[in-house]
Amino acid sequence: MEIVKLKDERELRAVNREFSLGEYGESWTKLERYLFIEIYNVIKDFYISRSDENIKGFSSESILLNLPVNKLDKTLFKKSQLSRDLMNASEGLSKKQIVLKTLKDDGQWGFRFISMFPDIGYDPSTDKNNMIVKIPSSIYEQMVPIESYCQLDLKLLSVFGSGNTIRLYEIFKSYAFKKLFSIDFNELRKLLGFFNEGSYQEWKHFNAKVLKPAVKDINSHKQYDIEVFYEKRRGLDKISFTIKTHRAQDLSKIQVLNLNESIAGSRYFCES
DNA sequence: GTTGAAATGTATCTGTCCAA
DNA sequence: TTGGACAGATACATTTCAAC
Repeated sequence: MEIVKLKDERELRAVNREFSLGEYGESWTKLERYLFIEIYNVIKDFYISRSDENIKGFSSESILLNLPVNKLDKTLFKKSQLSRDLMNASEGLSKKQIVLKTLKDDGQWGFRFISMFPDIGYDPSTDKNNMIVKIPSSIYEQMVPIESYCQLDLKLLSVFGSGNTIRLYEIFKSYAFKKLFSIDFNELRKLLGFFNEGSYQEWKHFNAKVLKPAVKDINSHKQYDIEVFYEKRRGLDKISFTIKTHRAQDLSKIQVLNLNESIAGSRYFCES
C-alpha cells in the first residue's frame, strides 16, 4: 500500500453522506472511485454556487458536465498510460448502476435499475481538454442535498486498501460532528451492504474481518483526519463509536443553493 | 469470592477471485 | 501463473457475568 507523505495541504471532497460510492456495486477500481469523486466535485461546486465553469448543460432530465482531463491527479495513473487508464475507468463507470428492489408480502418483486453514467466520453479531436459526462436527474438529485454533505480526504480514499474501509470511513465522517454515536450491528451491516448479502452474520466475524482492519487502516492515517474508537458490550447489539478529529475542516464555505434561483451567467438549457 | 457456561477474541487454514 | 485480498470455517484462548 502507498504510504502517504505528510503534507500540510490535503485535498478534500464533499460527498453527500447518504450517497455512497461504496454502496453501488461490489467492485470499484481505485481509478473508478477517483473519477467518481472528481465528477461529484463538479456537481457539488455547481450546486453550492462555487463554480459552474464545467457545467455544459442542465435540465430536469439530466446534467451534462465537463471533466477537465489536465487537472486530474496524474500520480494515480500509470506512466504513459493515462488515456488508456482513463478509458478503462470510464468504461467501468459507464456500467455502474443503482439497483432498487422491493419484495411485497404477496411475493411480487418491484425493481428499478438506473445507470449512473449512461453517457461518458472523451473525444480529443473535439475537445482535448475535457471528458464529457451526462448524469440523469434521478442520480444527481441524490447527490445534491447539501445539508447531508461531509468532507472526505481524497488522498485517503485513494490510499485505503479495501472498499470496506472506504465505506466505513464515509460512515464515520458523516457522524464525525457528533463525536459519539451508537449504531446497531445489523444497521451497520445494512449500511455496508452485508445485510442483504447475508454476509458476516456473526459479530466476531464482522469485527475480525471488516471493522477492526478498517479502523486500524483509518487510524493509521489519523494525523490527516479522524481517529476511531469503538466498543460493543457483550449481549448488546449496539456498537458505540467515538470519533476523534485530528484535523479540523472548514465547513463554512459550503452553502445551500436554492435550485429555483437563476444561475448567474446562465448557459444552461431549460426543460421544454 | 468462586465457578462454569456463554460470549467474544484471536490465530490459522482453505477456497475464490482478480490483477499483475 | 502467481500473489494478494477477502470470506468463511474452525479450534482454541480469554473474558464476562450470573448463580451460588
